[in-house]
Amino acid sequence: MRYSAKHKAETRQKLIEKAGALAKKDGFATTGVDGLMSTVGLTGGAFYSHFSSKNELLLEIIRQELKKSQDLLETNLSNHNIEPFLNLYLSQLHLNFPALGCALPSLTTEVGRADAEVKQAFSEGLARIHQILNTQLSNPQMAWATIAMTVGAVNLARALPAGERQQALLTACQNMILAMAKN
Amino acid sequence: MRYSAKHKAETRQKLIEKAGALAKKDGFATTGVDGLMSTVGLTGGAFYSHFSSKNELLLEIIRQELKKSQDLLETNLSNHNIEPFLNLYLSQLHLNFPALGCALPSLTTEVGRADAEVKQAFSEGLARIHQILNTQLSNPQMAWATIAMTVGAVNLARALPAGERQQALLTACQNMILAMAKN
DNA sequence: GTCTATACATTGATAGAC
DNA sequence: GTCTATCAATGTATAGAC
Repeated sequence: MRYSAKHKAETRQKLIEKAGALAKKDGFATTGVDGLMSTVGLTGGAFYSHFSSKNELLLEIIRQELKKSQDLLETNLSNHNIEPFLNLYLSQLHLNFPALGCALPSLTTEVGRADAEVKQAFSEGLARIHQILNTQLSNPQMAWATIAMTVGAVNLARALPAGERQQALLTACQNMILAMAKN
Repeated sequence: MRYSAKHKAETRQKLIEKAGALAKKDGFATTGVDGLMSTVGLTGGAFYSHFSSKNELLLEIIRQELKKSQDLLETNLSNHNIEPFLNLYLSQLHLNFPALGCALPSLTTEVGRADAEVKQAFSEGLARIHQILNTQLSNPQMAWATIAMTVGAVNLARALPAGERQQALLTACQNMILAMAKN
């Protein structure tokens, strides 16, 4: 072969990362194959030597993005104190740069419309996130509630114009999670 | 004119409702003009005698869908008891029929990518929902937290395969909201 | 492995007949 | 107000040259 297996693996990896960022920013459905390939300096046809279909790409995006979320969660979570994590997750920075942020607020809705294989990968990634959070909180139900509230809050806040209402929503969710954690 | 103003208004209304249902089910971006028009027995070109663009349609969908959510919320909420509402909102029925359900889990992510006008309409609709919930709960922060958690829970649950994990998430959110409401 | 070329469907939107 | 026809652009995917 004219290109090494290593080169192929690197290209594939680069594609998954670029596609993940584009999908988190603009949505997976509206991220076109040609546009994606051109961001790594390749042409559209080459896509299919790395993935059998767009759906396989989505599967890999979900796997790797949720892995990244797990790592970030572990990094910012310690000593049964979730406040540092909340400050980051519910920040303006996270709202304003979805391409760099957690996949859950950006891609969950589209996963809900995807096939069973994608949902299964999503389920496994989410389970691990729940597991990590659970080690730091009082009980499993608290962990699920925290995930749902933070993901919902970021999603809703992004759909609001920057301003008082947006901030009130974020602050309220932060306060209520911290209040829950104290019981 | 060959068609009455009443006829035109009815057609427009029918389009907004159909498009809302399709967008909640499949996403707004992937809902095509031709496909939409054919569901009401018209052809694609006629769309633009009712809306100046797809964006104007999205604006109307958000306005009317959030109004519907407000009405449903008022109907199922009474006497400072949110349990009946939670039973409905976090039900398998709501998960499985997004076209008939609340617009928030389905359309919020896309509103986050829409223009300022759409976000403004979303903000006003969400404010009213918060207001309604706030009259039945102990404080405004509780109302925001409840909205974020329920919307997040439905969104996440739809992205999971039906099963234990999905049910654990729903049950946990329901329990935690009820526990919050008691304080 | 990546290229170009292509097939074919579908997108949002416009023009002009009726 | 709705039709048909059409536009340019873009969508996913495949075939064959290099």
